[in-house]
Amino acid sequence: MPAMTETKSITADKIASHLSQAVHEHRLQPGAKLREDEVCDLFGVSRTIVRQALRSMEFEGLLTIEKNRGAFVSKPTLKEAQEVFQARALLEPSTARAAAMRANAGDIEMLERHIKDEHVALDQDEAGLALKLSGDFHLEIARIADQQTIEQFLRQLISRSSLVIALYWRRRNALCESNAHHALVDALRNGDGDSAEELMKGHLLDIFSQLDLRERAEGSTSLRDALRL
Amino acid sequence: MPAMTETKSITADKIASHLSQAVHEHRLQPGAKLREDEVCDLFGVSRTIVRQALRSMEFEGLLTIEKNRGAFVSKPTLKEAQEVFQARALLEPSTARAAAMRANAGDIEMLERHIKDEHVALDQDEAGLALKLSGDFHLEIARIADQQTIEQFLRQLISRSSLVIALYWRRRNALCESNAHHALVDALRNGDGDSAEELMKGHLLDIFSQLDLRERAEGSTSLRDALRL
DNA sequence: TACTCACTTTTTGTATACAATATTTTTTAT
DNA sequence: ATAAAAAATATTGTATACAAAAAGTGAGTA
Repeated sequence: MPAMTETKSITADKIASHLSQAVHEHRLQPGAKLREDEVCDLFGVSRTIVRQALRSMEFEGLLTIEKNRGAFVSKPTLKEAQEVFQARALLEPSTARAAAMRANAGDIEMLERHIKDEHVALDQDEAGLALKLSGDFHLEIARIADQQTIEQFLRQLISRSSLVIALYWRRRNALCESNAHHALVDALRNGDGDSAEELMKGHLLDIFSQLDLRERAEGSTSLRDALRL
Repeated sequence: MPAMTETKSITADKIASHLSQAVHEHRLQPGAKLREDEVCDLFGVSRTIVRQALRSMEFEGLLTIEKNRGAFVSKPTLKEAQEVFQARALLEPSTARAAAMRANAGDIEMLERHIKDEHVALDQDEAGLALKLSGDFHLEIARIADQQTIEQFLRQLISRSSLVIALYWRRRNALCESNAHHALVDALRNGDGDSAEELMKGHLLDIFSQLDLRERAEGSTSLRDALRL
């Protein structure tokens, strides 16, 4: 008897999140083109759905859709890169403060798991995955702060940060920021809003200071490979 | 010889901005349903385009699309209302400061025109239009500050503010805030960043303090009337 | 070789047909 | 007359067909 493993009902959201993950992990590089038919074949849906997914990713800033030319992974300019971190600097410190006031034991545990996963990913040379997890850590703090509106903006900003890092990150090896994350968790655990706010501010400045000013050449990746389908 | 008055090429963007304006001016109230066919007839395009427009308005927070049920003008909850103004309080004061550093004579002139238009609208009992212009004033400041990322977020926040005001505004008569706008323009003209930041902070608090906690009953409007088509 | 023009192929944009779901109306039974 | 069930209608969701635009190809010319 054949197994009923029909997953079925692939939604635009699922496609978008699959593609987004690939962008976040730098398996899809800025500038890469996402042809509609190719995505259709990969996920087995019609162009209607794929176009919905691409459109939503455009709204999030991950893709840039050029009329009659197609959807490309966005290549933030230097000015946009600066703006992204300026905006984060305005939103995240006070969010960290609010999170410190609300975090419970379960929240702390989840954050620590995030950090652990990051380490594992780094140990396995999965820098892309580690970067994705690092972004999720920041989002998780907004969730703990119970600020959905800000969380939504932060999601976009972190997505764009991932593109910025793909283009402007100085060294290719490690993200030495897990210490900062640890310190943040400590502040949250102690309900120390002042520290949380300051640590977050410093952490963002630290990341920003590690960006390089020069532009980088884009690499082209096979869509199929990038998605691991 | 017949006049070549073919406007032609009605894009999803045009439809979205037309509909958005109607929401901003409270001609379309929170809870109102936007049927696809109706919008199609009004603008003379296929559902494909209309659906694009509605989807983009959903991303901006103006509409809520319920699966298999349709698109409705969003009805922000009280918590969402608070979040919107919390987010604005984080973003706008520092944006006003930046604008004070960059505003030139043309910028000031444009802001003053905005204020004048607001007054005219109020004198003609076009409270909806005045509200729209008031929102544009805030957006204009972000534009002067040359912060596109923040401007984009602010656009969404101001859209949602309009819904919040439709639902939770205390008195129906006047928006007595034009003084605040005047003071802001003065600060910008003088390049006084400190004042601009403080004034904006106070202005937002002032608006927020005038919101009522109770929920309101929704009114239903004919889509055709609301759009004046 | 380098260039351009025409032609072919590929890819995206829009409208429409059909399917699935929700809503309204009618029928039927108590 | 009321309520439940069933049918009819209206509305949204998805796939597909066709149109329009862009990208690619190759012959011909200087």
